[in-house]
Amino acid sequence: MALFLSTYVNKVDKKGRVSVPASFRAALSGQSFIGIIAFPSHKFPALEACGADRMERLSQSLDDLALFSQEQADLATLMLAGSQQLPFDGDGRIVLPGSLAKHAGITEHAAFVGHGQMFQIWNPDAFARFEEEALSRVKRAGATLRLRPPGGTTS
Amino acid sequence: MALFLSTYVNKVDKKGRVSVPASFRAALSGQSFIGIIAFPSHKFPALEACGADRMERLSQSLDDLALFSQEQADLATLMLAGSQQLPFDGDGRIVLPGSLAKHAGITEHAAFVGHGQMFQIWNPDAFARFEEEALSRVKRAGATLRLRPPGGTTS
DNA sequence: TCTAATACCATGTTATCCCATGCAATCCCG
DNA sequence: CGGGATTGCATGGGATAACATGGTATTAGA
Repeated sequence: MALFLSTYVNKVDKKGRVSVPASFRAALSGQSFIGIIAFPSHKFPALEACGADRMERLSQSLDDLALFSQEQADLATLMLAGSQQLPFDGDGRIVLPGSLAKHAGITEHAAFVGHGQMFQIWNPDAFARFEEEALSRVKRAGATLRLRPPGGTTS
Repeated sequence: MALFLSTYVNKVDKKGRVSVPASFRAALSGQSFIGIIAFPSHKFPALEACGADRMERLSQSLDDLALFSQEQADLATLMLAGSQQLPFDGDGRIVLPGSLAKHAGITEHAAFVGHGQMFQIWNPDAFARFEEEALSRVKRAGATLRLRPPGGTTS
């Protein structure tokens, strides 16, 4: 089980600490850096986050992206520059830096939103609104997903 | 037998636990994650469920969609963020989280409905009604199914 | 020495594990 | 072919451990 699934809402204490959901920590086990890497999403008022290994792959693919579009390469660069390493404390908590919390509008509670290979951190209310919008968009567009053949390796 | 077939109605105890039908558990044997993954259907008042391997393929398929596209974000949010990993206890039971039970209107009993590669979890009464409607629709339309040639991979 | 960040410890609640029970279908033996 | 024994499966409850969360101590840096 190496996927980030489901959504968890945890409390942010007055020191800025939040527990990372246990199942997310399990998905991150066995990595060199004990913690997560987070950066502001450029599309949503939220944070994108993942483990160190995923971030390494992302930086490696910078060169490939440059071949296709300058825009995407710029975005990827911004991710790396804006990202922060957030180590776990002994109890699996991280401290949300003020700049990141501000970008996501996080104050009392933080919603950890699984996205498979990565996850997001939202203000719970903002995420609830986005979720509703996504649902109505998918219903209206009738979006479907073509399942890739089994056995293939991840991109 | 690697297919989910037939329909089983099991009781939900006051802790929210339900036995997953033995034949469904058999179809899930040999997976890395011992349990099921369930998320709300956006077409029915029911839950969609499958094993971890299927969900991994789903996540990889989402990766194939253009990164940062609206469609990818919406589908990922609904399927991955809305899903929950429900591990089996020693007796092959899962606990239905309140949010999922509410979406499907499940209280006392849960109907496990085989759908081949996946299965659904319904409120038994709601499913009985849906089944009747489906039957009359099929009869009226004279729906037929074209078998795919043997030997191909699963959709 | 003062402030701030980190590590450590304590607590309540929730979920997970483990054992016990009853039913029913199956198998085996007569 | 019939009856009894056995096993598998669904269900219930109580004990245990994990987790989220709050607070205190300790260390580093200014």
